[in-house]
Amino acid sequence: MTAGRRSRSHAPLCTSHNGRTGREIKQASPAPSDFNENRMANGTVSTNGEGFLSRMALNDNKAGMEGLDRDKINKIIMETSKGSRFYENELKREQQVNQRIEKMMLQKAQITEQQLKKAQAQVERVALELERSRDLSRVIVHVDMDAFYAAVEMRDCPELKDKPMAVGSMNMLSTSNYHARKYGVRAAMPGFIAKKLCPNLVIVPPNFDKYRAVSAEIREIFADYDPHFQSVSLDEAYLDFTDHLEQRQSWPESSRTHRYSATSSASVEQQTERLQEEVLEVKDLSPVLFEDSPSSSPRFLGSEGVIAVEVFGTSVEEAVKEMRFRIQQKTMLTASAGIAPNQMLAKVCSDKNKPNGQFRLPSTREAVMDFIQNLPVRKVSGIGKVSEKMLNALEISSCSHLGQQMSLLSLLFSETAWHHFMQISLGLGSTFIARHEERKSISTERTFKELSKIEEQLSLCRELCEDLAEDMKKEGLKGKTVTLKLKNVNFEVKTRALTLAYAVATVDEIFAVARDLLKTEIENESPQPLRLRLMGVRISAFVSLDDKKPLQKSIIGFLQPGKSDSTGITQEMHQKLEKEQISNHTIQTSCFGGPPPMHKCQKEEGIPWQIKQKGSEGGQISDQQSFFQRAHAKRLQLLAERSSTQDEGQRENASEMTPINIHAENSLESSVKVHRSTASGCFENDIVSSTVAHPSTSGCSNSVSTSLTCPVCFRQVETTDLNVFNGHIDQCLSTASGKPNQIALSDSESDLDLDIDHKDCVVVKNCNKECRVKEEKEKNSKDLESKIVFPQEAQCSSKKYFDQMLLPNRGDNSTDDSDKGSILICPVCQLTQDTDDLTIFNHHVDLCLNQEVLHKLRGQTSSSINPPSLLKSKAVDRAHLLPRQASKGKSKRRDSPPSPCSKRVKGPHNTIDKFFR
DNA sequence: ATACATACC
DNA sequence: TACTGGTATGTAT
Repeated sequence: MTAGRRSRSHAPLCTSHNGRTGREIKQASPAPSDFNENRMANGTVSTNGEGFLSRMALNDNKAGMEGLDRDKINKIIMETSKGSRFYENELKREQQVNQRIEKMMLQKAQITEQQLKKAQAQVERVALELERSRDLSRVIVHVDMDAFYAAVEMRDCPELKDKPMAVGSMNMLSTSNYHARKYGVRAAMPGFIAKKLCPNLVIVPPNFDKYRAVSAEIREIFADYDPHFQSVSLDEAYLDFTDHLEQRQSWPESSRTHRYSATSSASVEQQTERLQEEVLEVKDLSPVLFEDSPSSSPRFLGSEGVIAVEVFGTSVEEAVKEMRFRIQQKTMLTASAGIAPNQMLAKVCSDKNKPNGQFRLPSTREAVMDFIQNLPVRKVSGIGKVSEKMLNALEISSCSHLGQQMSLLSLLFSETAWHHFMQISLGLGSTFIARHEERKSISTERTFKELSKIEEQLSLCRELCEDLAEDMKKEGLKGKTVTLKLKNVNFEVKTRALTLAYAVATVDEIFAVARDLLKTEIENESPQPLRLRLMGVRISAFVSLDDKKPLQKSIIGFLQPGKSDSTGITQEMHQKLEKEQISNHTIQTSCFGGPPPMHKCQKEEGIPWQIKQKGSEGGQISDQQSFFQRAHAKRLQLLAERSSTQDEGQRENASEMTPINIHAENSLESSVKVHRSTASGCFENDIVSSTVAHPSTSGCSNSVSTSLTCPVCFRQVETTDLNVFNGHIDQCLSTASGKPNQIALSDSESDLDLDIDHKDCVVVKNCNKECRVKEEKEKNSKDLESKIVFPQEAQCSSKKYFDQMLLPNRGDNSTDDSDKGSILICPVCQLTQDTDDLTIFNHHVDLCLNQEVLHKLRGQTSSSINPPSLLKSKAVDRAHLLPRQASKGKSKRRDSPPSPCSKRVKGPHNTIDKFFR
């Protein structure tokens, strides 16, 4: 089905080296022998060279495809496709995949026993750590409407009910109903092929507005169970039922009772009619809809059976049934659901009893492992055709194989990839349902009949730019990178991008760039014309609109004297920090006026994050870091508060603003409190400048003003006496660190989160999960205070947090971080790690961060598990952990100034004077 | 930063 | 006749 606007990200296996020129590969060399004769998980037998293309064959991964005559279907597909340009291109791509596999097999052949053994040890360590991170406490639900678009069309056109039908066109189908699936007709299949498979197939053109409307209806229901649900597409979402269930336990029956009646737009008469029908229908379906539920048959109030009512229990299953029931009542469409301890599993589970069913995987390790054992890897979201094929080549088709071959996989695949595999093999997945992040790109593309005339190409390009500019305007976006996408009549795709020094948004601006890119391509091909079948334009590298105005020096500016304006990168960070500060100031001055532009960058933040349990005596260096950590934590807490508020606002599409009142005393309880009321918006620089007295950046000594701004609470302290000022800050900090639980627990919407910024630092952000972690851990380890630890020499070869971030510190604080044998404290869970092996420690940190943080950093919207990439890359780097900065990442990391902590001079007090040096 | 590839719906 | 469109992100260069 066509994805909604924000589809989730699944990382891919990717390779890029392809030395192909045009289409010379006519005779595909036979695929290497020994890996291609397996029966593929999709049932095709790959016969060398000739025969089925795994990428063309029927994908019967989805529900409703059981018991089909695959061979026959594939034969028709192949016959219909054969000889087409599309087919030829697929053949070519297939060969590329085969070559990759061949390479992989060669690599495999060269692996020595010793290497394997070493890998084995590594894998075991990671496995152990992953195991320790297992969290079975959340109840995650994945809901998925059944054959959504098709179901909507069938609902609205009863004639279609008994017919095989699909939504789409002769060129492409979005989805098909279950009747059609029996013929092998499925989503992403061209209509004309579907017609060959099922001549009676009715193809209905899509009505996206209608689907969107229905989607809005079901989302309203989702929100009742998890206001923070994450939609994957119009018809699909992840929900965290944990909190709902907790509350549900004490709900009276009346709150769990739902009527058999639709409150939709239908007339009363229709509704009555529908109601009668539905009662029957639901009863009919009850084996599925209400399976094994004692209270499951509809309860009729009144013997006439006019008003039917359903009471649902308090268990997860009952709650999910209730949700599905309500969906059905409201939309006359059915949904399926999966219940499991994490997203990855929930997703698989929702497929299990599709359509109109649900499946719960119990939250025990045993159940999970059993469930995983025979699960085909292809069923896991993120493992697509190519990954599957590569794994199949290694004789891995089920998740148990995956586990058995981990050491081999760790040698053949990138770290990202094998970690991902490992998580799958252990049945691990995200337990934190991430909010949607801001979009990162926007694009429009069109397929058409061959277009070879330059003028036509240019005018089409212009048209696309017009469309794009309109979309940009709607969303209030501006971006610096323009990408032109071209697909020629042979289905070969090219992208050409250009990044400008400034952000663009208007038609003319975009077109100016796109046109140049297009012209270059035309020239490169001349005298041959470009024979295009598709053109697209995309904009990325968004810049928040208020970036245009020059901003004040931020706190970081004076904390990092001289650095703030030196590089573009620093500048950029600087601005981001500025923004944060602005918002804090705005908060402080009580004029937080509601959501700033949706795509405002606000997440990046730098903070040192090595945290150590505080010993009885105060550490010297650590105090500074502690200061920063806490100061940032404090500010980010506010930030988190703000952005969750924004998010809320966006989600509810509310015009109502949610200002945050911060009280001077910084009592956490009060500062975290969100008061709903209206306030005039003010994200304006002048307000900030009028309220804040910043020490000058360059001088880093006293500013001209008579007050200093507290870096923790951002209030002005009316003094120039640093002792007084320091006293204030200390107080702020003690308030901030003294009651971490309040930060964490104050409000589910304002929970904090640890995060890693692009400079290898952790910051605090919105993240419910983190708070849970924090909360739990802190129950166990009372009176812990944040402090920095300097682990011993960074000996781990895998580039991870510490060896990258500690080096500067070591330089600055050579005495103190010689803390040999110092205990390593996980900065996330704050628990002592009984290891001094940084690799192991890093793995632990990974794990801790993994669920709630990493996937967010990756910008993922659902699964925290990032699918693998292909062959092992030399430098794993932390790029895979920090994709948000990925593009800027490498150079940035190199160029960016060391984290604030490394810039600081050590001193005994966590006071401000040291920052003014 | 750019180009390509994989993945999802 | 005829094989999408939108978004994210991993990997190599």
